[in-house]
Amino acid sequence: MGASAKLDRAAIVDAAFEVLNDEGLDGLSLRLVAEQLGVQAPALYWHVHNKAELLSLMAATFHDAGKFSRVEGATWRDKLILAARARRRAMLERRDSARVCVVAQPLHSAAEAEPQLSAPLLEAGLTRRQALSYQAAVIAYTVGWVAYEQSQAMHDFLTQLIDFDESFEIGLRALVSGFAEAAAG
Amino acid sequence: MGASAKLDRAAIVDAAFEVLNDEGLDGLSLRLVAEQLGVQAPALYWHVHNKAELLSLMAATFHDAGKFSRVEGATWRDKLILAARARRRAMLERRDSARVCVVAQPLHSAAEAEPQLSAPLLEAGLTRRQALSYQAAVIAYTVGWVAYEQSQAMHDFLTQLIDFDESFEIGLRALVSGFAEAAAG
DNA sequence: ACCTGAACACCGTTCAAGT
DNA sequence: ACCTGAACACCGTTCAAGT
Repeated sequence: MGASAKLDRAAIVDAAFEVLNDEGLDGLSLRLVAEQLGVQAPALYWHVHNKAELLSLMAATFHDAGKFSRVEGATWRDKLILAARARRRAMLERRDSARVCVVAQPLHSAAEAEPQLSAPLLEAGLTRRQALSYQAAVIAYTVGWVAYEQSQAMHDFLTQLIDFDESFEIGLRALVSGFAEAAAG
Repeated sequence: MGASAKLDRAAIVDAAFEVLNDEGLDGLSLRLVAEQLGVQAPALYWHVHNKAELLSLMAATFHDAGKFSRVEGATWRDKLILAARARRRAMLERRDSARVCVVAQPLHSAAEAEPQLSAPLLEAGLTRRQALSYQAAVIAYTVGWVAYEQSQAMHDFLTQLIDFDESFEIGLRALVSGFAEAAAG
């Protein structure tokens, strides 16, 4: 079904997101991704190790969206909040993105990604432990929240009782404002 | 492989957790669950609609563990914190529990489960909206956190930099202490 | 009522073989 | 280097048939 442009990792990830939006995570198969690209399933294995790696690449998309934007004069609390909002926004653009994030195993050993991740918080005076803890908490909250937001049954029910945007903000602000300042252990 | 006791939903869920611990979510198949019970796979369909329902039943286990315990004189903040700790503790007892929670679709339309869920918070004077928002935030944080905690690569890396128990507590307390008191909108 | 056996459509993945 | 065709072991699920 694909006007073939060129088969590489980027094209495969794009096609995978297409299938994900159409079929959901349960229906995401390499065969459908291949069909989307006008190619046979085994062809994908030339570019990608296996389905697990494809899922990791997809998850990395949202991870990238949650990177700190370089905002002048922003406190570390501001940075955490902006990054969380960006991550949620990117995730809400695609179906089942939270499921993808939780199911996928991280690409880089996390050891590689970490320096770049925590640098902006260290600049602001936090210890390494604080930076990692706070960041882990914010990411966990965000991904967990979107998981509920994207769960059909949950959504149908909660949508008439709470405002998702507003409630996400309440939790996010509560979380970040509750973190201790640089001095604490 | 099963000394057959009696085949019912409870036995099937137990067997499924056994398989989950041995094989992880990827390896959790109805055929293996059936084998664990000394029975053929189609037999399960008499007791359970399909695999999705089985996953929902498994997720409900953790959901039950996160119910409010009736503690005298506990504030709503105390209640939220105790419930979150209990949920995390129950989840950490089994492999891939966070993945199960996120992949599974809720059993009850959530409309049924809700009254019992928010009652203890309403007693303490919160509005319904507040109760739902705060609870959703705490659950999202907890499930999201455990997801990272159970991710092998994340764990291996983070375990030498932060203390999971301590960091979970930091985020949890920050979150709950940041929620506004009963009056706010 | 409850379970088996056989089958169906569909997976992820491998691998020889083509170009 | 990059893709196809055919195959393997394994799925979830259905359904007639047994007891």
